[in-house]
Amino acid sequence: MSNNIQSVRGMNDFLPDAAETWQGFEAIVRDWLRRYGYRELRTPILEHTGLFKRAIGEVTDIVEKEMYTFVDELNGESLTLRPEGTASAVRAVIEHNLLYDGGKRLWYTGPMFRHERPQKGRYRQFHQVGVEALGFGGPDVDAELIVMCADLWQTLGIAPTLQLNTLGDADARQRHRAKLIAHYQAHADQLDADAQRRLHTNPLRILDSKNPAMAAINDAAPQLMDELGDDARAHFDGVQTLLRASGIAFAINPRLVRGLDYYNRTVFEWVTDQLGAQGTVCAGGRYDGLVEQLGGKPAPAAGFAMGIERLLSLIEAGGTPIAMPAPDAYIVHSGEAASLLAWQTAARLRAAGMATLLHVGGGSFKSQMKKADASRARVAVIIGDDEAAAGQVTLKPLRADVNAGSPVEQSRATVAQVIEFLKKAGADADAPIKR
RNA sequence: GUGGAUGUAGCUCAGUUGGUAGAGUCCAGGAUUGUGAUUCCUGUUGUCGUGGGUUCGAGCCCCAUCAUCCACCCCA
Repeated sequence: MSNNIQSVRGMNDFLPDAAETWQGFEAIVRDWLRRYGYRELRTPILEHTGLFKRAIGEVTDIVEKEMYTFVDELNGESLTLRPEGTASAVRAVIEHNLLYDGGKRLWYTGPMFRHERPQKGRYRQFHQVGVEALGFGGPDVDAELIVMCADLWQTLGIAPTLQLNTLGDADARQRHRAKLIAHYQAHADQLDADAQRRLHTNPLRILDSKNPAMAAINDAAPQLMDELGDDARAHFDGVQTLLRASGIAFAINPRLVRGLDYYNRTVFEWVTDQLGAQGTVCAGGRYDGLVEQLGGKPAPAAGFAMGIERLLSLIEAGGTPIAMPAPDAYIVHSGEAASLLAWQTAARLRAAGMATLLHVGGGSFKSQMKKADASRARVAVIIGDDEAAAGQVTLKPLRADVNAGSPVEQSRATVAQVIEFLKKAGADADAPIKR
Protein backbone atom coordinates (compact mmCIF):
# COMPACT_ATOMS: atom_id res chain seq x y z
CA MET A 1 0.00 0.00 0.00
CA SER A 2 2.87 2.30 0.76
CA ASN A 3 4.24 1.49 -2.65
CA ASN A 4 1.44 3.63 -3.94
CA ILE A 5 1.37 7.38 -3.94
CA GLN A 6 -0.21 8.77 -0.79
CA SER A 7 -1.68 12.14 -0.06
CA VAL A 8 0.78 14.81 0.99
CA ARG A 9 1.55 14.71 4.70
CA GLY A 10 -0.90 16.65 6.82
CA MET A 11 -3.40 16.95 3.96
CA ASN A 12 -6.53 14.86 4.11
CA ASP A 13 -9.18 13.33 1.90
CA PHE A 14 -12.75 13.92 2.95
CA LEU A 15 -14.77 10.84 2.07
CA PRO A 16 -18.50 11.12 1.36
CA ASP A 17 -19.58 10.69 5.00
CA ALA A 18 -17.20 13.43 6.12
CA ALA A 19 -18.00 15.62 3.14
CA GLU A 20 -21.69 15.49 4.02
CA THR A 21 -20.93 16.47 7.60
CA TRP A 22 -18.97 19.42 6.26
CA GLN A 23 -21.83 20.41 3.99
CA GLY A 24 -24.19 20.33 6.94
CA PHE A 25 -21.81 22.46 8.95
CA GLU A 26 -21.37 24.92 6.09
CA ALA A 27 -25.13 25.22 5.68
CA ILE A 28 -25.46 26.16 9.36
CA VAL A 29 -22.63 28.66 9.04
CA ARG A 30 -24.06 30.28 5.91
CA ASP A 31 -27.42 30.76 7.52
CA TRP A 32 -25.78 32.14 10.66
CA LEU A 33 -23.76 34.68 8.66
CA ARG A 34 -26.78 35.64 6.62
CA ARG A 35 -28.67 36.46 9.79
CA TYR A 36 -25.91 38.84 10.87
CA GLY A 37 -25.65 40.49 7.48
CA TYR A 38 -22.21 39.24 6.51
CA ARG A 39 -21.52 38.65 2.82
CA GLU A 40 -19.15 36.15 1.30
CA LEU A 41 -15.84 37.12 -0.24
CA ARG A 42 -13.92 34.60 -2.34
CA THR A 43 -10.25 35.16 -2.89
CA PRO A 44 -7.52 33.04 -4.51
CA ILE A 45 -5.62 30.44 -2.53
CA LEU A 46 -2.37 31.70 -4.04
CA GLU A 47 -1.03 35.19 -3.34
CA HIS A 48 2.20 37.07 -3.81
CA THR A 49 4.55 36.14 -0.98
CA GLY A 50 5.04 39.79 -0.10
CA LEU A 51 1.40 40.13 0.96
CA PHE A 52 1.81 37.76 3.87
CA LYS A 53 5.21 39.11 4.85
CA ARG A 54 3.74 42.59 5.10
CA ALA A 55 0.48 41.60 6.74
CA ILE A 56 1.46 38.88 9.19
CA GLY A 57 4.95 40.15 10.00
CA GLU A 58 8.41 39.07 8.87
CA VAL A 59 9.50 37.67 12.22
CA THR A 60 6.43 35.61 13.01
CA ASP A 61 6.69 31.83 13.05
CA ILE A 62 4.13 31.57 10.29
CA VAL A 63 6.16 33.63 7.87
CA GLU A 64 9.57 32.43 9.00
CA LYS A 65 9.06 28.71 8.81
CA GLU A 66 5.52 27.61 8.04
CA MET A 67 4.61 29.03 4.66
CA TYR A 68 4.35 27.03 1.46
CA THR A 69 6.36 29.45 -0.65
CA PHE A 70 7.71 28.62 -4.08
CA VAL A 71 8.92 30.33 -7.20
CA ASP A 72 6.63 30.20 -10.22
CA GLU A 73 9.15 28.91 -12.69
CA LEU A 74 7.32 30.40 -15.63
CA ASN A 75 7.96 33.97 -14.57
CA GLY A 76 10.14 33.89 -11.48
CA GLU A 77 7.49 35.28 -9.09
CA SER A 78 7.53 34.18 -5.47
CA LEU A 79 4.08 32.84 -4.58
CA THR A 80 2.64 31.50 -1.35
CA LEU A 81 -0.27 29.21 -0.51
CA ARG A 82 -2.29 31.33 1.93
CA PRO A 83 -1.57 30.52 5.59
CA GLU A 84 -4.61 32.55 6.73
CA GLY A 85 -7.40 34.56 5.21
CA THR A 86 -7.32 38.06 6.59
CA ALA A 87 -4.42 39.27 4.46
CA SER A 88 -6.18 38.22 1.25
CA ALA A 89 -9.47 39.73 2.38
CA VAL A 90 -7.86 43.07 3.13
CA ARG A 91 -5.90 42.95 -0.10
CA ALA A 92 -9.10 42.38 -2.08
CA VAL A 93 -10.93 45.12 -0.22
CA ILE A 94 -8.16 47.60 -1.04
CA GLU A 95 -7.72 46.39 -4.61
CA HIS A 96 -11.41 46.85 -5.39
CA ASN A 97 -11.91 49.91 -3.18
CA LEU A 98 -14.72 48.14 -1.36
CA LEU A 99 -14.78 50.67 1.46
CA TYR A 100 -15.60 53.61 -0.85
CA ASP A 101 -19.14 53.81 0.52
CA GLY A 102 -18.57 52.77 4.10
CA GLY A 103 -17.85 49.74 6.24
CA LYS A 104 -18.31 46.21 5.07
CA ARG A 105 -19.16 42.97 6.82
CA LEU A 106 -17.49 40.07 5.01
CA TRP A 107 -16.72 36.40 5.46
CA TYR A 108 -14.82 33.70 3.66
CA THR A 109 -14.11 30.01 3.99
CA GLY A 110 -11.63 27.61 2.48
CA PRO A 111 -8.33 25.82 2.87
CA MET A 112 -5.28 27.39 4.51
CA PHE A 113 -1.77 25.98 4.42
CA ARG A 114 0.92 25.89 7.06
CA HIS A 115 3.94 23.61 7.09
CA GLU A 116 3.68 22.42 10.69
CA ARG A 117 4.14 18.98 12.17
CA PRO A 118 0.68 17.43 11.92
CA GLN A 119 -1.35 16.36 14.89
CA LYS A 120 -5.02 15.82 15.44
CA GLY A 121 -6.66 19.20 14.93
CA ARG A 122 -3.56 20.59 13.32
CA TYR A 123 -3.02 19.91 9.66
CA ARG A 124 -0.92 21.32 6.85
CA GLN A 125 -4.03 21.94 4.83
CA PHE A 126 -6.73 23.03 7.23
CA HIS A 127 -9.93 24.95 6.82
CA GLN A 128 -11.23 28.10 8.33
CA VAL A 129 -14.30 30.24 8.32
CA GLY A 130 -13.18 33.83 8.67
CA VAL A 131 -15.34 36.82 9.48
CA GLU A 132 -14.12 40.38 8.95
CA ALA A 133 -15.80 43.70 9.69
CA LEU A 134 -13.89 46.47 7.93
CA GLY A 135 -14.33 50.20 8.34
CA PHE A 136 -15.91 50.09 11.79
CA GLY A 137 -13.90 51.45 14.70
CA GLY A 138 -16.20 51.16 17.69
CA PRO A 139 -16.27 48.54 20.44
CA ASP A 140 -19.77 47.56 19.31
CA VAL A 141 -18.32 45.72 16.31
CA ASP A 142 -15.90 43.80 18.52
CA ALA A 143 -18.79 42.80 20.72
CA GLU A 144 -20.95 41.88 17.73
CA LEU A 145 -18.27 39.52 16.48
CA ILE A 146 -18.03 37.82 19.86
CA VAL A 147 -21.78 37.66 20.37
CA MET A 148 -22.33 36.05 17.00
CA CYS A 149 -19.75 33.40 17.89
CA ALA A 150 -21.65 32.60 21.06
CA ASP A 151 -24.80 32.33 18.97
CA LEU A 152 -23.15 29.81 16.66
CA TRP A 153 -21.81 27.73 19.54
CA GLN A 154 -25.32 27.42 20.85
CA THR A 155 -26.60 26.20 17.50
CA LEU A 156 -23.76 23.68 17.34
CA GLY A 157 -24.34 22.55 20.91
CA ILE A 158 -20.79 23.28 22.06
CA ALA A 159 -19.50 25.49 24.85
CA PRO A 160 -15.97 26.80 24.42
CA THR A 161 -14.98 29.50 26.89
CA LEU A 162 -14.11 33.05 25.99
CA GLN A 163 -10.79 34.64 26.82
CA LEU A 164 -10.42 38.34 26.29
CA ASN A 165 -7.57 40.79 26.29
CA THR A 166 -6.50 44.09 24.83
CA LEU A 167 -3.18 44.73 23.17
CA GLY A 168 -3.67 48.49 23.31
CA ASP A 169 -2.43 50.78 20.59
CA ALA A 170 0.98 50.82 18.95
CA ASP A 171 2.56 53.37 21.30
CA ALA A 172 1.43 51.50 24.40
CA ARG A 173 2.75 48.25 23.00
CA GLN A 174 6.07 49.88 22.25
CA ARG A 175 6.40 51.24 25.80
CA HIS A 176 5.36 47.90 27.21
CA ARG A 177 7.77 46.02 24.99
CA ALA A 178 10.70 48.17 26.14
CA LYS A 179 9.81 47.62 29.80
CA LEU A 180 9.33 43.92 29.19
CA ILE A 181 12.75 43.54 27.59
CA ALA A 182 14.31 45.47 30.45
CA HIS A 183 12.54 43.25 32.94
CA TYR A 184 13.71 40.04 31.31
CA GLN A 185 17.22 41.32 30.81
CA ALA A 186 17.38 42.09 34.51
CA HIS A 187 16.61 38.41 35.13
CA ALA A 188 18.50 37.03 32.16
CA ASP A 189 19.94 34.18 34.20
CA GLN A 190 16.43 32.77 34.81
CA LEU A 191 15.35 32.72 31.17
CA ASP A 192 14.95 29.38 29.44
CA ALA A 193 16.19 28.79 25.91
CA ASP A 194 12.88 29.71 24.30
CA ALA A 195 12.73 32.95 26.22
CA GLN A 196 16.29 33.86 25.31
CA ARG A 197 15.45 33.39 21.66
CA ARG A 198 12.27 35.44 21.87
CA LEU A 199 13.68 38.24 23.97
CA HIS A 200 14.33 40.49 21.01
CA THR A 201 12.07 38.98 18.39
CA ASN A 202 8.79 38.67 20.24
CA PRO A 203 9.11 39.30 24.00
CA LEU A 204 5.33 39.29 24.38
CA ARG A 205 5.32 35.57 23.69
CA ILE A 206 7.55 34.85 26.68
CA LEU A 207 4.54 35.71 28.83
CA ASP A 208 2.73 32.80 27.21
CA SER A 209 5.32 30.21 28.21
CA LYS A 210 4.09 26.91 29.65
CA ASN A 211 7.40 26.33 31.41
CA PRO A 212 6.60 26.41 35.16
CA ALA A 213 10.13 27.63 35.85
CA MET A 214 9.19 30.82 34.06
CA ALA A 215 6.03 31.43 36.06
CA ALA A 216 7.55 33.59 38.80
CA ILE A 217 9.43 35.89 36.47
CA ASN A 218 6.37 36.17 34.22
CA ASP A 219 4.10 37.03 37.13
CA ALA A 220 6.43 39.87 38.04
CA ALA A 221 6.58 41.21 34.48
CA PRO A 222 5.22 44.66 33.65
CA GLN A 223 1.58 44.66 32.55
CA LEU A 224 0.43 46.04 29.25
CA MET A 225 -2.76 47.14 30.98
CA ASP A 226 -0.72 49.74 32.87
CA GLU A 227 0.42 51.34 29.63
CA LEU A 228 -3.00 51.61 28.02
CA GLY A 229 -4.00 55.01 26.70
CA ASP A 230 -7.40 56.51 27.55
CA ASP A 231 -8.95 55.70 24.17
CA ALA A 232 -7.84 52.09 24.24
CA ARG A 233 -9.01 51.69 27.81
CA ALA A 234 -12.42 53.16 27.00
CA HIS A 235 -12.65 50.88 23.96
CA PHE A 236 -11.91 47.80 26.05
CA ASP A 237 -14.43 48.88 28.69
CA GLY A 238 -17.00 49.38 25.95
CA VAL A 239 -16.53 45.86 24.66
CA GLN A 240 -16.91 44.40 28.14
CA THR A 241 -20.04 46.42 28.84
CA LEU A 242 -21.73 45.09 25.72
CA LEU A 243 -20.66 41.52 26.47
CA ARG A 244 -22.09 41.73 29.96
CA ALA A 245 -25.29 43.21 28.59
CA SER A 246 -25.52 40.22 26.26
CA GLY A 247 -24.91 37.72 29.02
CA ILE A 248 -21.65 36.51 27.56
CA ALA A 249 -19.25 35.10 30.15
CA PHE A 250 -15.58 35.87 29.63
CA ALA A 251 -12.26 35.77 31.40
CA ILE A 252 -9.69 38.48 30.93
CA ASN A 253 -6.37 36.87 30.17
CA PRO A 254 -3.53 39.42 30.16
CA ARG A 255 -1.26 36.80 28.65
CA LEU A 256 -3.42 36.34 25.59
CA VAL A 257 -1.27 37.46 22.68
CA ARG A 258 -1.31 36.87 18.96
CA GLY A 259 1.01 35.09 16.63
CA LEU A 260 0.23 37.54 13.88
CA ASP A 261 1.60 41.05 14.13
CA TYR A 262 -1.37 42.95 12.77
CA TYR A 263 -3.56 42.80 15.86
CA ASN A 264 -4.20 45.72 18.22
CA ARG A 265 -6.66 46.50 20.98
CA THR A 266 -9.28 43.78 21.46
CA VAL A 267 -8.13 40.20 21.05
CA PHE A 268 -10.11 37.11 21.97
CA GLU A 269 -9.99 33.35 21.81
CA TRP A 270 -12.61 30.68 22.26
CA VAL A 271 -10.91 27.72 23.89
CA THR A 272 -11.84 24.22 24.98
CA ASP A 273 -10.09 21.64 27.13
CA GLN A 274 -11.60 18.77 25.14
CA LEU A 275 -9.16 18.90 22.25
CA GLY A 276 -5.79 18.44 23.93
CA ALA A 277 -3.15 20.91 22.92
CA GLN A 278 -5.23 22.20 20.01
CA GLY A 279 -7.68 23.94 22.31
CA THR A 280 -8.20 27.16 20.42
CA VAL A 281 -11.24 26.75 18.26
CA CYS A 282 -11.75 30.33 17.19
CA ALA A 283 -9.63 33.44 17.57
CA GLY A 284 -9.63 37.00 16.46
CA GLY A 285 -9.48 40.62 17.36
CA ARG A 286 -9.01 44.11 16.05
CA TYR A 287 -6.44 45.04 13.43
CA ASP A 288 -6.89 48.73 12.85
CA GLY A 289 -3.52 49.28 11.18
CA LEU A 290 -3.61 46.56 8.57
CA VAL A 291 -5.56 48.27 5.81
CA GLU A 292 -3.14 51.19 5.80
CA GLN A 293 -0.17 48.88 6.18
CA LEU A 294 -1.19 47.10 2.99
CA GLY A 295 -1.50 50.36 1.10
CA GLY A 296 -5.13 51.29 1.56
CA LYS A 297 -6.63 54.41 3.03
CA PRO A 298 -6.55 54.02 6.82
CA ALA A 299 -9.58 52.09 8.05
CA PRO A 300 -10.28 50.28 11.30
CA ALA A 301 -11.09 46.60 11.17
CA ALA A 302 -11.80 43.56 13.31
CA GLY A 303 -12.43 39.91 12.67
CA PHE A 304 -11.88 36.33 13.67
CA ALA A 305 -11.26 32.93 12.17
CA MET A 306 -12.42 29.55 13.33
CA GLY A 307 -10.87 26.19 12.54
CA ILE A 308 -13.43 23.91 10.94
CA GLU A 309 -11.60 20.65 11.75
CA ARG A 310 -11.37 21.62 15.41
CA LEU A 311 -14.99 22.71 15.62
CA LEU A 312 -16.16 19.46 14.05
CA SER A 313 -14.03 17.51 16.55
CA LEU A 314 -15.61 19.46 19.36
CA ILE A 315 -19.10 18.80 17.99
CA GLU A 316 -18.26 15.13 17.75
CA ALA A 317 -17.08 15.17 21.36
CA GLY A 318 -20.49 16.26 22.56
CA GLY A 319 -22.20 18.83 20.37
CA THR A 320 -25.42 18.60 18.38
CA PRO A 321 -24.87 15.96 15.72
CA ILE A 322 -24.99 17.33 12.21
CA ALA A 323 -27.74 15.65 10.24
CA MET A 324 -26.72 13.59 7.26
CA PRO A 325 -28.93 13.78 4.18
CA ALA A 326 -30.73 10.54 3.38
CA PRO A 327 -32.30 9.49 0.09
CA ASP A 328 -36.06 9.81 -0.21
CA ALA A 329 -36.71 6.57 -2.04
CA TYR A 330 -35.00 3.32 -2.97
CA ILE A 331 -36.52 1.44 -5.85
CA VAL A 332 -36.51 -2.35 -5.60
CA HIS A 333 -37.40 -4.22 -8.76
CA SER A 334 -37.26 -7.60 -10.44
CA GLY A 335 -38.26 -8.75 -13.92
CA GLU A 336 -37.99 -7.10 -17.32
CA ALA A 337 -41.30 -5.25 -17.36
CA ALA A 338 -40.79 -4.25 -13.74
CA SER A 339 -37.34 -2.88 -14.47
CA LEU A 340 -38.70 -0.66 -17.18
CA LEU A 341 -41.40 0.66 -14.86
CA ALA A 342 -38.76 1.14 -12.17
CA TRP A 343 -36.66 3.16 -14.59
CA GLN A 344 -39.62 5.41 -15.44
CA THR A 345 -40.63 5.71 -11.81
CA ALA A 346 -37.14 6.85 -10.83
CA ALA A 347 -37.25 9.55 -13.48
CA ARG A 348 -40.60 10.84 -12.24
CA LEU A 349 -39.52 10.86 -8.59
CA ARG A 350 -36.35 12.75 -9.42
CA ALA A 351 -38.27 15.24 -11.53
CA ALA A 352 -40.40 15.84 -8.44
CA GLY A 353 -37.28 16.63 -6.44
CA MET A 354 -36.92 13.33 -4.63
CA ALA A 355 -33.45 11.86 -4.05
CA THR A 356 -33.99 8.48 -5.60
CA LEU A 357 -31.77 5.43 -5.70
CA LEU A 358 -32.66 2.93 -8.39
CA HIS A 359 -31.33 -0.49 -7.49
CA VAL A 360 -28.72 -1.75 -9.89
CA GLY A 361 -26.89 -5.05 -10.02
CA GLY A 362 -29.78 -7.46 -9.59
CA GLY A 363 -30.09 -9.76 -6.61
CA SER A 364 -33.02 -11.12 -4.66
CA PHE A 365 -35.76 -8.95 -3.25
CA LYS A 366 -34.37 -9.68 0.16
CA SER A 367 -30.93 -8.41 -0.68
CA GLN A 368 -32.42 -5.42 -2.45
CA MET A 369 -34.47 -4.61 0.64
CA LYS A 370 -31.33 -4.84 2.75
CA LYS A 371 -29.68 -2.34 0.46
CA ALA A 372 -32.74 -0.11 0.66
CA ASP A 373 -32.57 -0.18 4.46
CA ALA A 374 -28.82 0.42 4.52
CA SER A 375 -29.24 3.42 2.21
CA ARG A 376 -31.34 5.08 4.95
CA ALA A 377 -34.00 5.84 2.36
CA ARG A 378 -37.34 6.97 3.75
CA VAL A 379 -39.35 4.57 1.65
CA ALA A 380 -38.85 1.56 -0.53
CA VAL A 381 -40.70 1.54 -3.81
CA ILE A 382 -41.21 -2.09 -4.76
CA ILE A 383 -41.90 -3.12 -8.34
CA GLY A 384 -42.39 -6.73 -9.41
CA ASP A 385 -44.38 -8.52 -12.08
CA ASP A 386 -47.70 -7.82 -10.36
CA GLU A 387 -46.99 -4.11 -10.10
CA ALA A 388 -45.76 -3.96 -13.69
CA ALA A 389 -48.98 -5.59 -14.87
CA ALA A 390 -51.07 -3.18 -12.80
CA GLY A 391 -49.00 -0.14 -13.75
CA GLN A 392 -48.65 0.69 -10.07
CA VAL A 393 -45.96 0.35 -7.43
CA THR A 394 -45.85 -0.86 -3.85
CA LEU A 395 -44.95 1.84 -1.35
CA LYS A 396 -43.26 0.64 1.83
CA PRO A 397 -42.28 3.22 4.46
CA LEU A 398 -38.95 2.37 6.07
CA ARG A 399 -38.58 5.08 8.71
CA ALA A 400 -40.65 5.63 11.81
CA ASP A 401 -41.17 9.36 11.63
CA VAL A 402 -42.13 9.44 7.99
CA ASN A 403 -45.73 10.02 8.94
CA ALA A 404 -45.16 11.34 12.42
CA GLY A 405 -46.00 8.44 14.64
CA SER A 406 -48.77 6.52 12.92
CA PRO A 407 -46.95 3.87 10.93
CA VAL A 408 -48.37 3.20 7.53
CA GLU A 409 -48.37 -0.31 6.20
CA GLN A 410 -47.09 -0.86 2.73
CA SER A 411 -49.69 -0.26 0.07
CA ARG A 412 -50.25 -0.24 -3.66
CA ALA A 413 -49.89 3.27 -5.04
CA THR A 414 -49.46 5.30 -8.16
CA VAL A 415 -46.23 7.21 -8.64
CA ALA A 416 -48.16 10.42 -8.02
CA GLN A 417 -49.29 9.02 -4.69
CA VAL A 418 -45.70 8.13 -3.77
CA ILE A 419 -44.63 11.70 -4.49
CA GLU A 420 -47.57 12.98 -2.48
CA PHE A 421 -46.61 10.75 0.43
CA LEU A 422 -42.96 11.85 0.41
CA LYS A 423 -43.88 15.52 0.25
CA LYS A 424 -46.39 15.24 3.07
CA ALA A 425 -44.07 13.27 5.29
CA GLY A 426 -41.50 16.00 5.48
CA ALA A 427 -38.81 15.31 7.99
CA ASP A 428 -36.26 12.64 7.40
CA ALA A 429 -35.42 10.45 10.34
CA ASP A 430 -33.49 7.45 11.22
CA ALA A 431 -35.42 5.04 13.37
CA PRO A 432 -36.18 2.01 11.22
CA ILE A 433 -39.69 0.64 11.41
CA LYS A 434 -39.59 -2.83 12.90
CA ARG A 435 -41.96 -5.41 11.65
C1' G B 1 11.71 21.89 13.94
C1' U B 2 12.53 18.71 19.10
C1' G B 3 11.19 14.39 22.18
C1' G B 4 8.05 9.96 22.63
C1' A B 5 4.35 6.07 21.19
C1' U B 6 2.07 3.27 17.38
C1' G B 7 1.54 0.98 12.06
C1' U B 8 -1.58 -6.73 11.37
C1' A B 9 -8.54 -7.73 6.93
C1' G B 10 -12.58 -1.84 4.47
C1' C B 11 -13.14 -0.51 10.18
C1' U B 12 -11.75 -1.67 15.68
C1' C B 13 -8.12 -4.83 17.47
C1' A B 14 -5.64 -9.86 19.38
C1' G B 15 -1.20 -12.46 18.03
C1' U B 16 2.01 -15.83 24.05
C1' U B 17 10.00 -17.01 24.86
C1' G B 18 11.14 -15.65 16.69
C1' G B 19 8.27 -21.71 13.71
C1' U B 20 5.16 -17.98 6.94
C1' A B 21 -1.81 -15.22 10.74
C1' G B 22 -6.85 -14.79 14.04
C1' A B 23 -11.55 -12.20 16.60
C1' G B 24 -15.47 -8.72 16.30
C1' U B 25 -17.61 -5.71 12.70
C1' C B 26 -18.63 -5.07 7.62
C1' C B 27 -19.76 -7.56 3.09
C1' A B 28 -21.96 -11.97 0.21
C1' G B 29 -25.26 -16.30 0.43
C1' G B 30 -28.81 -19.18 3.27
C1' A B 31 -32.69 -20.48 7.40
C1' U B 32 -37.50 -16.86 5.64
C1' U B 33 -41.71 -20.12 -0.88
C1' G B 34 -40.96 -11.49 -4.19
C1' U B 35 -40.30 -7.63 1.56
C1' G B 36 -35.33 -4.32 5.39
C1' A B 37 -35.00 -5.68 12.88
C1' U B 38 -33.02 -9.57 16.00
C1' U B 39 -31.08 -14.54 16.06
C1' C B 40 -28.66 -18.75 13.77
C1' C B 41 -25.63 -21.19 9.77
C1' U B 42 -21.95 -20.78 5.74
C1' G B 43 -18.24 -18.01 3.09
C1' U B 44 -14.40 -14.06 1.24
C1' U B 45 -11.42 -10.95 3.60
C1' G B 46 -4.28 -9.66 4.26
C1' U B 47 2.65 -8.20 -0.07
C1' C B 48 1.51 -8.22 8.91
C1' G B 49 3.23 0.35 6.45
C1' U B 50 7.75 0.17 3.09
C1' G B 51 13.02 -1.18 2.18
C1' G B 52 17.19 -3.54 4.03
C1' G B 53 19.68 -6.76 7.87
C1' U B 54 20.27 -10.97 11.60
C1' U B 55 18.45 -16.20 11.47
C1' C B 56 17.61 -22.78 9.07
C1' G B 57 13.19 -19.73 9.83
C1' A B 58 10.85 -12.78 11.22
C1' G B 59 4.14 -10.05 12.32
C1' C B 60 7.65 -10.59 16.57
C1' C B 61 14.82 -8.97 16.92
C1' C B 62 18.19 -4.80 14.49
C1' C B 63 18.72 -0.46 11.03
C1' A B 64 16.59 2.97 7.76
C1' U B 65 12.32 5.20 5.78
C1' C B 66 7.14 6.77 5.39
C1' A B 67 2.59 7.69 7.91
C1' U B 68 -0.54 8.46 12.16
C1' C B 69 -1.03 9.85 17.26
C1' C B 70 0.83 12.44 22.00
C1' A B 71 3.71 16.38 24.24
C1' C B 72 6.78 20.65 23.12
C1' C B 73 6.83 24.58 19.62
C1' C B 74 3.15 27.22 17.08
C1' C B 75 -1.70 28.21 16.02
C1' A B 76 -7.52 27.83 13.84
